[in-house]
Amino acid sequence: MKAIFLRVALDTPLDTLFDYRCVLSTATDKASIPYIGQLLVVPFGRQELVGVIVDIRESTDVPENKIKDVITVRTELTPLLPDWMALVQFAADYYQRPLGEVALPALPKNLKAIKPVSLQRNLKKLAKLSAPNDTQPTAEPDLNAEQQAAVDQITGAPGFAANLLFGVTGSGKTEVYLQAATKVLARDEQSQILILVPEINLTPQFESHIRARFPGVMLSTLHSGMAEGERLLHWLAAHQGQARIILGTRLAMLASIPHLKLIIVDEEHDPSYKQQEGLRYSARDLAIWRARQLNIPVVLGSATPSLESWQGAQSGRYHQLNLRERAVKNAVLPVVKIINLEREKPSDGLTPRLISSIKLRLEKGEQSLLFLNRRGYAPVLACDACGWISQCTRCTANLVLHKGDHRLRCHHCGLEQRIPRSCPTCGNIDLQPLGRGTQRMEESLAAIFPDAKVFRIDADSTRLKGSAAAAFERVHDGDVDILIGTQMVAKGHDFKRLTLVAALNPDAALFSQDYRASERLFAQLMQVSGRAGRTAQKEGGNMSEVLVQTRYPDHPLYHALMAHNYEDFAKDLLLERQQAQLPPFMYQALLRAEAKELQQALEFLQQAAACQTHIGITINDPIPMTMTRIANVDRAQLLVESASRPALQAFVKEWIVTLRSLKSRVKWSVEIDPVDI
DNA sequence: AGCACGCCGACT
DNA sequence: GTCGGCGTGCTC
Repeated sequence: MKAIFLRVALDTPLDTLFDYRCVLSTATDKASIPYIGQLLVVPFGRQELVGVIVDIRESTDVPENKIKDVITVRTELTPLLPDWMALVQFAADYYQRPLGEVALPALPKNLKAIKPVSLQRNLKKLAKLSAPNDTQPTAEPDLNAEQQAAVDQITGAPGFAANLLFGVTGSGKTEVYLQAATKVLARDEQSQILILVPEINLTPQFESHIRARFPGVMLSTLHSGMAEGERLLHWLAAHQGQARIILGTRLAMLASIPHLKLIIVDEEHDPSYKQQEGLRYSARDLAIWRARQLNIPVVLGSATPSLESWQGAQSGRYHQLNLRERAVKNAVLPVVKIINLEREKPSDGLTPRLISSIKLRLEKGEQSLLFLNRRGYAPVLACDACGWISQCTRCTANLVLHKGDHRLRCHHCGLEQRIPRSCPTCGNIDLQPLGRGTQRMEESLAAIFPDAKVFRIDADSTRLKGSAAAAFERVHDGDVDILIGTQMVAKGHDFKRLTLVAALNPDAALFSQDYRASERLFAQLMQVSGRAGRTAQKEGGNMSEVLVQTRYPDHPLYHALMAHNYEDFAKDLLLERQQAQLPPFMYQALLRAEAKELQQALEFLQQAAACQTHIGITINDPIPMTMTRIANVDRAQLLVESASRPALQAFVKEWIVTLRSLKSRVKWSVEIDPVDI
């Protein structure tokens, strides 16, 4: 009998690994020797947990009386490979979290159940994920010169390369992805490809393209909306190497993909690549790290790259691949026109010019898309007589009027109440909705265009599972004349008869405190504009049109939009960022604190600001968050900056140790590379 | 984070 | 007399 010690990562906030004794029987058969990367069940306090073996040793420093024995080692699952272990270790180090808090949440829940699920049964089901092999793959369209050059660059030179694929909607990025994938899959029979998309549910077309192009190739999809059983199946398909293509949202970045040979990040600028709770990682950044580690190419595709990526390309760290022509023959970019709200007074949020444009499309049987990034009926209910407005009692926010179900609703904490019949403070019966949300626009549009089919798509109208897909289907089928929606409608949908896109009220983002707001607005408007004119213009057909209603017609953002000129816009923004010493020229970390009282949070942050020495680090003043209170919790933050990423990393690492030792009862967390500050 | 222990207030 | 409030202490 010989005992060895397994060093184990567990999903706990304790920043340490735990050693367990594992007794090997004398007649040790190879199959029962534990390996690094295997899962196991161990006793932990009074509970049992599933962990990952990180190291195996002959001895341990942990005192004899504390060491416990392993319960079982999960030998039925192929161990996680060193490449994967290195990925989660990097993420843990970089985002300054315990390894177990990164590694274990990355695994499907069913794999971590104490009573093991039958892997055998799941493995049998795997074959179903393959598309039937009897169909012919759809033909590869001919590439234009730029697309071909992009495919050649991506698949040409072996080894790591970060490629920024820059091309407007309709320039044929997808075709570049697909043909690069074809080459990589053909190169060796094991190779796997990871394709990340912002939101899989909103882009079912992408998945069907892939299936049609690669019949017989197993495709695994991974996203947060999946049932646990399904998720396990797809995860296993990737882990075992059977799935050659893995299509998923940011969480797929942490999947085990042993023969990964190419990573594609579509719409790389999309904010959803940044996880906003728990481990706040950037799937885009991890994609680049993983590609470098594996020495494989990565493709970042966008019409409006993040400034981080654009800067990467400008500085030569990334290869820039341009797609300037629209790949669809004869397709042209829509004409963008600005409507000056100061000069053309809107009624019900619509200027006369916009109304007549919609009318024109109706007469021709074409579709219009109106973009308004504000759901509900009206953002607030107000009393003219005394100035009362509907405010959330638990948050620093207004209650949004939802007319359909007669509710006032807080979009931050979920608080709901009935719409008061009269003003709660003065009794006035005449309460007015202020401002306009998508529900109200839907109502107005129906009144202005009584014969048109008006349809709304937003988080409220698509709450039920699968209803978003059904809604988009309805638009595709042409059963809709006027579509009104939030940013949900901006993503990846081709609407064939759509020739008018209008942004009703995008100005709010222009002067936001958040310096990233204009970058996001531009991307959003470019993306929603891209919904128009995606198919070839018919002979003599009308140009597709994009109308932007604004009070600031001379704002450079709108000028750039009119000129379809991301590059100059990005150049200006980068210059501003450089002058203001902001990312990507500066690295940031954010300490957040929450408490019942704002004062406690601020005091903790004051203390935090004072407790650590620092060279080359700027520690700003603690400030309450813009939305100070959510669900009766006050929040404040402290921004830390450095021009050197390693210096910031080193500082934060020590800082966290010090902060832990403060034993404050204020709840706090540190975020690296925060995006909304 | 869980989870248990532990020591004080208001219920059947 | 017990149920349960959450302070604090521990997890190889």
